[in-house]
Amino acid sequence: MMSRSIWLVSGVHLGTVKKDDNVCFSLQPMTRWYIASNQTTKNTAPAEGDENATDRSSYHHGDLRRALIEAAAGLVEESGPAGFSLREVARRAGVSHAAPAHHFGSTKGLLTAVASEGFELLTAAMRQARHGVEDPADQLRAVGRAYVSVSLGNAGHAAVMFRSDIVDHDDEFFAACGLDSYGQLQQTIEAIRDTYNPDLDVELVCKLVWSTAQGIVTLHSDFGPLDERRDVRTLELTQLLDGLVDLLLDGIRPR
Amino acid sequence: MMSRSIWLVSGVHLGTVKKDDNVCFSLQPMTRWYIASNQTTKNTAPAEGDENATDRSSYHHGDLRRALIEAAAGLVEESGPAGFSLREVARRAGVSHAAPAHHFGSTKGLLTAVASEGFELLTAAMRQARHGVEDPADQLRAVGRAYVSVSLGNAGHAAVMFRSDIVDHDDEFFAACGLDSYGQLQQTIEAIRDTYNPDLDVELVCKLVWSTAQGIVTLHSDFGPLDERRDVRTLELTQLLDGLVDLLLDGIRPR
DNA sequence: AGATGGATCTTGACATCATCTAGATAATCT
DNA sequence: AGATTATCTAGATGATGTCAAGATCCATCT
Repeated sequence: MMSRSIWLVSGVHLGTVKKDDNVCFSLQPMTRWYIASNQTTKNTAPAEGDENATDRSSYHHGDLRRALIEAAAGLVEESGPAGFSLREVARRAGVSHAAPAHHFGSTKGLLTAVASEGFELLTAAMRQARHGVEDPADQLRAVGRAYVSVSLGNAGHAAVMFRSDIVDHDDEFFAACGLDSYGQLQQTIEAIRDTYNPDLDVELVCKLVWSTAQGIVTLHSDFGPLDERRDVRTLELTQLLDGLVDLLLDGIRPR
Repeated sequence: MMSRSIWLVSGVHLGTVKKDDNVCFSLQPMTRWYIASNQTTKNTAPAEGDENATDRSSYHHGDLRRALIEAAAGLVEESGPAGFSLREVARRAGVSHAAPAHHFGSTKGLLTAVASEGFELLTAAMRQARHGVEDPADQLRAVGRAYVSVSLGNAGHAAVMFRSDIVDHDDEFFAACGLDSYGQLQQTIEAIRDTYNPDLDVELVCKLVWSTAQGIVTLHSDFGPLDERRDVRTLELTQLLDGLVDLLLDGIRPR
């Protein structure tokens, strides 16, 4: 039996598995090599005719894992992580109430898969945003916008990605996806260091920017009502991001 | 029947209520005026003898609301918001399974009370931290440390304060507490503006700092394992905070 | 082609949970 | 003292996560 090389969207090689390998990241076969794979067979959905067929007539769904992740993300987007339920996900996918648990083990397993996919989307968007931009400052701006764009465009994923009580942090695939995203930011900050300030503490800035971005996205929905109460203009997310970059580069004190 | 003046810990006057007034913030009588109240009776716990007596023998608990909030905060601290359950809170307080719902209406109600108390603690800590510090930059540093200190010392509260799906954002008391905390930060940033840069966009900086602080605290537990994986030194929270202040003041580009 | 093993999904059951209603008990007001 | 209100309990209901056992389909081997 041939072995398969496992790659993340971002190009990181996770390892190889042979048949009957019981590796830790065997939980997400669908999403893992769906972009970068120089090997063997891809994991394609078999049925092409019945596309959006949740009303499948066959016993087997075809790509239930994918459908469950999408249903889960949609449900979280609508009802928040608190309103999430495995049974509702199953209902939306048109399968029995225990089907999700078979694929993901538990609630945590499914949400971990959603979160992992969120990081994959984020990594891809960040890479694409950086591509072809020379000025590191502009790169950072672009990365920030990509971050916001992914978070707003995939609210279900975003709502889950940083909730350590809901997600399994020991999951290898999840951790790899997270590190991948972090790497994109890190490369950007390193470019800034090389261009602007060789003494820059990359690690520190990375964590600050990451925290801020996460905070901005998380709190954005809270700021709205808050601003209304105070009768204050509401800042757009992009304004916040650009403001952050400007402040980080030049500081509060005028030159 | 006399009327009562309602004050927040922070000194903000919320309004007055008469008997039988069905005001929106009638849900949290215990916490509301427990510091600043220039009127009438305070809401004191009647029983002094049986202090930590969850094994009360009397039918009435005495200060069940308080006990429930504490039990809830403790439970969240142990199991995270996902592991929270009204019945477990009731169990810890030694009362029947439906008692919490009577006081707080629902899960959301109890968690909203916890979150509100978290903001009260935060406001008090921030105010105390600012007190007597002249240099606005030092003030900001002090406020940041207070923020971190409160978040780490009250992990249960902190884990709930920004989760908009778990907490009732329309609750007037909660909103007032949040605005109060925000006000403390705002005053600090205004001082920085007055001292360092009259053109500073206070609103922007406030939101950025708030987001960053929240992000730092939220992600702190995630950064640890992440750093281990990358074999990188772990930054202390205070280092992050101080680094943030320095960067905000002077920026990345050297002068 | 036919059998076999494994993966996929269903069914049923169980304990737990939030919430609702009705009732019991204590405190307060008049 | 009597009535009213606030506090808490008890029971019931529907929904949920998880487990175990079974049904169905698919891939592989002979």
